[in-house]
Amino acid sequence: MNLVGKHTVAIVDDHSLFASSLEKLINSFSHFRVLFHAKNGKEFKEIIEEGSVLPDIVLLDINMPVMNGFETAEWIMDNHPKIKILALSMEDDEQTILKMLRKGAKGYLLKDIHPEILSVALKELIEKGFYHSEKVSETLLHSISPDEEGVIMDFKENELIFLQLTCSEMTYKEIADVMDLSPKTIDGYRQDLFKRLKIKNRVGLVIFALKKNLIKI
Amino acid sequence: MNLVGKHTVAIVDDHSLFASSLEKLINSFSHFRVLFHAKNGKEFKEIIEEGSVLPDIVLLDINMPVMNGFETAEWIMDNHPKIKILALSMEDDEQTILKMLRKGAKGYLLKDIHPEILSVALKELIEKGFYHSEKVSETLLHSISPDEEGVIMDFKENELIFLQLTCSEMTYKEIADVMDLSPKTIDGYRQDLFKRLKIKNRVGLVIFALKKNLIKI
DNA sequence: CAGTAGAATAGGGAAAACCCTTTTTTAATA
DNA sequence: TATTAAAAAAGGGTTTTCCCTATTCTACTG
Repeated sequence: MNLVGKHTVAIVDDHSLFASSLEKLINSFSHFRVLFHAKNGKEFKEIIEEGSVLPDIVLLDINMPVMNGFETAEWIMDNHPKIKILALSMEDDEQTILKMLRKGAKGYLLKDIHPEILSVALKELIEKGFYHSEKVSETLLHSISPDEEGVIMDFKENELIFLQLTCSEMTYKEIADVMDLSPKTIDGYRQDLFKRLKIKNRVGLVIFALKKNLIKI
Repeated sequence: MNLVGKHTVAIVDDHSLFASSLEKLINSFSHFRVLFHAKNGKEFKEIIEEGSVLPDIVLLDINMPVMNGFETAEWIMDNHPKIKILALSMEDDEQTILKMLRKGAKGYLLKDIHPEILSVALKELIEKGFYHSEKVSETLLHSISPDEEGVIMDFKENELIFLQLTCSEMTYKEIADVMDLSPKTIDGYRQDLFKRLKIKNRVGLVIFALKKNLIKI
């Protein structure tokens, strides 16, 4: 809450056109005012550390270069837990939403929502301390089942290298060569990943790696 | 140019938060005013056909449901060629940019640009009739070399379906089943694409399809 | 109606991917 | 040093992918 009796918001998003536009929109809401925006987590951190005022709310994009939404959320929770994080992203997959909520986000909005929703979300964030859209609530329900993400998402170094190389036109034999391992070992990695990720073939691996942003094309 | 002496802009983008925000931003520019926005090409078309005034400029997103940026640009050029199209997209791959320019776009902006650039682009669009950023100019240069995109990028309906299905965990036999074709025909598609795209295996197809945005994951 | 081009299909074989199971190696530690 | 768990490697068989070539099928055209 700043001098003029408005709640303050910081925007962290590398799409500066979007960020600037969003700023205008938020400033048009009667009870909110944008303090500043940053292109990524690192820049945000630096601004905060310069000692200026803290925002009440941070609108946090997830996909950013340098320091992404997850890392940023973590830093915020560790250093300024009073700040309320509202994750803002294009991704609507459950893993991403859950991960963000686990990192401490108090709400999760898709970028294609109606502006009115944003207004509601900001208000609720201040009043109730959180905002959960239908999609998020639904995701939370799903997530009650003891899931295996933790297990799944935790890859060993070699597995990550293998995954990346798998997303190329190399044969497994060639991959074994560059990784300096026996083809049979590679076959073992392959088999193990297939089981853990419940997939059927190499294309499944490629799709998985892309979805989880383990590789970029 | 409307009554107040401002150039009019329409926004066509399915991300309504972005669109609304952008509207605020543009309205804050002294010489421009947003007339309306539409969630996709179809909605835009309908609004125009209702007979209201035409915008001077259309900010056109590319990835939209229902009627995408390419189709919309085509319709605009066919029906209201005076409208200046400024393509606005996340994608910065050459194929997409070129395709959009071929469809008649007078400029191409990435969504992560600085707001000031948008202002410049809008002005130039009015004054010079076009706006070409460095990236676009560069792309145009590249495109001068008599390359094979035309040949390559022009897929038959069945090939596109095949490509999409190839990016799944289905076997070719299963693909043949759902496409109601002989496995040998599918094998023919495969072989032909491998040759034309100079790739070695199925992963190559997947990567290609993703790069060219033929599928979304 | 014969000719022709393109799409669909087929034969058949080699290479790669896939799968289940077992053994060896390695490295940490009780 | 014996124990143990994880990583690496192997054996061996099935399925799918990959590749080259040749034959129908289909629809259009001279």
